[in-house]
Amino acid sequence: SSSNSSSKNSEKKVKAGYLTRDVMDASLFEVKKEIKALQPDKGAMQWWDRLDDLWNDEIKWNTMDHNGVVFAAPYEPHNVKMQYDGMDVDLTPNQEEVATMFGVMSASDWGKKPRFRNNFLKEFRKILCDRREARTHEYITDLSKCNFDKILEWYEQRKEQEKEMKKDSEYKNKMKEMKQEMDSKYGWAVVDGVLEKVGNYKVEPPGLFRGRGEHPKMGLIKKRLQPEDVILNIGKGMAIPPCPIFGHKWGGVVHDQSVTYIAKWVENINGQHKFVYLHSSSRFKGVADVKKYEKARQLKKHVTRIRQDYESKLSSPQREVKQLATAIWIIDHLSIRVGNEKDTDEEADTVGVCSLRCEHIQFDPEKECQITFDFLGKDSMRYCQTIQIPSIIYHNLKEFTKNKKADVDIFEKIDSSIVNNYLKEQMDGLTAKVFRTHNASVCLEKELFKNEHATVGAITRDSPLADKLFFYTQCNKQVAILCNHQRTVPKSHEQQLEKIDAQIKELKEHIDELKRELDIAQGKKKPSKDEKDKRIRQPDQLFKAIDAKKKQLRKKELDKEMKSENKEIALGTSKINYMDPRITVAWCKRMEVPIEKVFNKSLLDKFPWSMSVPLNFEF
DNA sequence: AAAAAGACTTAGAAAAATTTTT
DNA sequence: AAAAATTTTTCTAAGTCTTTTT
Repeated sequence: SSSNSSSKNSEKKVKAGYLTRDVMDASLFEVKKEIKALQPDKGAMQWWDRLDDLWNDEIKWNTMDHNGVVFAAPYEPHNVKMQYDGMDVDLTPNQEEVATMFGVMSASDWGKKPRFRNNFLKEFRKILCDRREARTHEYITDLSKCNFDKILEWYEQRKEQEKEMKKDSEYKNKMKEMKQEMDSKYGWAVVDGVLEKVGNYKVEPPGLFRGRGEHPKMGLIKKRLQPEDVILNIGKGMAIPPCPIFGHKWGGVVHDQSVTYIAKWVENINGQHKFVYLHSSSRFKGVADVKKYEKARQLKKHVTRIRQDYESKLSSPQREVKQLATAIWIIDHLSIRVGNEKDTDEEADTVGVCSLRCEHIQFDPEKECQITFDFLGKDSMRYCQTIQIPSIIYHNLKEFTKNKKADVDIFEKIDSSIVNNYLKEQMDGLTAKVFRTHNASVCLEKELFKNEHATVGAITRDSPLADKLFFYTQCNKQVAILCNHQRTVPKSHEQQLEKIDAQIKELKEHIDELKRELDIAQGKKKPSKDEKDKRIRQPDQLFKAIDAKKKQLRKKELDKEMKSENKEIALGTSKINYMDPRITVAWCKRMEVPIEKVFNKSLLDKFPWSMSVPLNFEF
């Protein structure tokens, strides 16, 4: 209705044709008078009932409306002083903001890491010495002479205050209302007439970069984003949302129907793009998910043939081919990620299959079929496993590492693009990551089909719910182990176990008491003196009570086993990203387990398309 | 053909919300 | 009603892989 999209005004023309990717100046657009909650068109069909139309989605959407994104609140100076060498430092607001970023972390593990401290000090000095600031503090050169205790104290105090205030229900409700209002304004987009949730409409606030593992850039300042940094992606002809900060304007507007994000910006630490996407319950995410799992199912059909092909290449005279086949064997059998190249000056030194170095594997000189992998993978999570491997793999790896130093690549002839080009030849759309999805789903299905576990025995429709859930968790656990999904042991883990032990003891004692009461009720035992006055219940009542307590005891014992075995295992990641939900839904139907017992609300929201699967579904 | 840019999935930690215990 | 425990959601870093540029 309003603006034009003539490319005369475009700052950057990226792709020709019907897809408009030109970044246009925001001032060319009509602006919404005010931000109101968006309304959907009526009567749209559920997307999973028209998957055929959505399968080829070169154009991801036809119309799209949303209200933009929200920025971090401006910094409010607190005027609490830090000390340098014992003396108060009179910081300008900008300097104080940076000092506070570190101050609130100074007592945490981050504040102790030398690399974090070094990087931060450089950043801090930049603003301390900045001539545009009202005051400069060039003399601050040693972070160990900086004392942020007062700032930390102020921060903790403020947190405590906030907690206290939240005890007041009036305050609490007001906060809740405000959040709901924001959610209703910014938390939704209308895509092709359907109201969809936005994933996160708040852009990342400024702060100190917290990279995982030994990240070279930890402690650098992630700068405050301004509307000028953000490009909106919105439907053609739509009035754009007003810029939320007075005196500023959006960085640009695109109508890119080939992508699914509603906004993006470039982050200053690594120059990477950040996107604002729709929620996992949205059609965009759902269609992609269905396709992902269908691709993995397709691999299941082709995997025997693909294995034959690469196995024949394991003994190729060409080193590149041999390396390719060996790498794919690892991807296929161990579910390790492909391993793109990384620049270790800019990022933590982590690896996947193609980037494995000699130092990451150890051969067992005794056994020609055993090898130990020990390396840091994604998120610097350690993968440390001793694995039985076929002799040919053992010998190939021996050959590839021969005469190489520890820090040299094992597979020097290949990289992830060579691996994926080969996989594409084997099956349409096949890439290395499909193996992880495939293996995880196959693993879950295989485990569930067993319907048996040492602790709970055979699982049938008639098993107690607690046993069924225990069994499902055990299956889930096998997948998590396969994918190496780990977590740090919760701080209070030992305490928690002790507590469960105490509860178990109490239940056992209670059961013993009930049993004695039963014996008395049945006349098998005489009540003791102090039991004389006690009212003895009827045997059938007692049978029921004992049964109920025994159920509770069983549940506690299963809880304990799960908690203890899974203390280092993250079960959620495989559930959210790897295991085809239809496998779970079908099993639940077969075992008559309500799906809500296995999928929480967000998983139910994410996987609505899987709910109508027949109970005999096979992956 | 290689490098860079871009878009999207995957990941564990932390925060927030909810439930259970005291 | 407070506190503690537990679960869920949010957050954003860190991967994979595709597309575009050089």
